[in-house]
Amino acid sequence: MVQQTLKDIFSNYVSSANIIFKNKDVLSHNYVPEVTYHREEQIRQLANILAPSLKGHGVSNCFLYGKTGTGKTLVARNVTSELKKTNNNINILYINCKMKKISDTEYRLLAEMSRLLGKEVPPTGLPTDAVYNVFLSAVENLGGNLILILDEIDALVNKIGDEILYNLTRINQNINTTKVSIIGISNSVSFLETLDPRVRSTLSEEEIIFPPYNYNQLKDILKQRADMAFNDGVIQPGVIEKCAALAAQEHGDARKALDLLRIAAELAEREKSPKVEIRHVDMAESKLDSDRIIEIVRMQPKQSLAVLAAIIRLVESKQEDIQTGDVFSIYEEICSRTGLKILTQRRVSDLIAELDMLGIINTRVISKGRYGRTREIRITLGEPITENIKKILRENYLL
DNA sequence: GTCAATTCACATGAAAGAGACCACGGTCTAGTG
DNA sequence: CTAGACCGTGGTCTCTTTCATGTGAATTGACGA
Repeated sequence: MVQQTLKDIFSNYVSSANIIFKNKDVLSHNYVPEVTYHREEQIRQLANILAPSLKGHGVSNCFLYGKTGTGKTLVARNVTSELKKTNNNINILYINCKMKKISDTEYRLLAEMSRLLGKEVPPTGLPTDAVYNVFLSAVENLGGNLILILDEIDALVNKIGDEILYNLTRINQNINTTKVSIIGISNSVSFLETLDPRVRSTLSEEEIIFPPYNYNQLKDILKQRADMAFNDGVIQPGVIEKCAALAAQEHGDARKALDLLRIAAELAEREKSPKVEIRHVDMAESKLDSDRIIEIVRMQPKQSLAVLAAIIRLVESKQEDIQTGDVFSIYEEICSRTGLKILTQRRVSDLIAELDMLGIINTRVISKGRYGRTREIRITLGEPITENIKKILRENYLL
């Protein structure tokens, strides 16, 4: 019986899968298209900066910034891979600093870079300077040029400070066989200002700005990908326009536009609808939001969930302006009921701030004059998402 | 009525501890020839 | 003799606590008009 239903599901999937999608991978974040629309200027600038490496000369460090989904990573990867095709002596090292387990500590970053250069480093146990030496010798053996792309470099600096960048920018002084240059990529324009002046001046010898895409540009990009991704005539008129419009509202994020299109199509496919319609885009939009939040909540450690449960209980009891102190006392209650260890208020305060950062709750630090200074906590998520969060909390016996 | 001082309830920072994980090198032990 | 088990040491990492300092406006109280 079970076997039969499984068979049905799979065979249904196989027979229906091709109605809509021709090549789904095209819509993924990692896909690098041959032609990059509306970034010709940036490509030209970056290519000019990196060109001297083709003749074995050193290259200026360079800093790319612009909001998420404005094509920074795409341009960087595109130009550098083209560079490598032309001259094999150029080595490209791409590191996404946002990825956990890499950017958490200096050690891990160095270990990851060494690993990419072919030197395995144990995940822990070695002194950091030992790993640094491993990395240095790996770079030294490389020869030629090494272009280090540090994507989401602001995440790195937030976590472990800018000392590592200082060391990296000075690497050329310790090594003469290999010429190292760095391409830093950041979402935040103000990031440079937070850096140590010495690092700032070396890192941003050249700067390239990526403005947000506007509606028409997003439409072009989506059209290009949609042609490759979908079978002919599957996309109803207006769908691409809607995706582009929604993403344009949100600081012209091409990544979001692609996500919307992909999820809308997946929803249509699941419904066995032969076409992707505008209502699928609407569904995709709310799904995108809700999935992100739910996924984040699911990944939270038990203590954070307990704090969240306390907040939700206060919201349910219709209490106005919830404060850190209120949350803490409910939290204590929840902990003693479930046998969870009670953390200090200091720590709980940090957990609340983290939940805020993740976008699960909204907080604002306000001063109530004589009555102290505290965080005002609110939940702005919609009813359906909150219900899902409550389900997760109940699974953990916290509600 | 005006204005500086006070006060509250935390926020925020810094430092340090606990306990987990891991690598490495030395020592012990059991199995093999 | 040797491979593998075991142990101690020294390192990192994450979460947490402890201690210290900062914050901003309502309230208070002294002062002068």
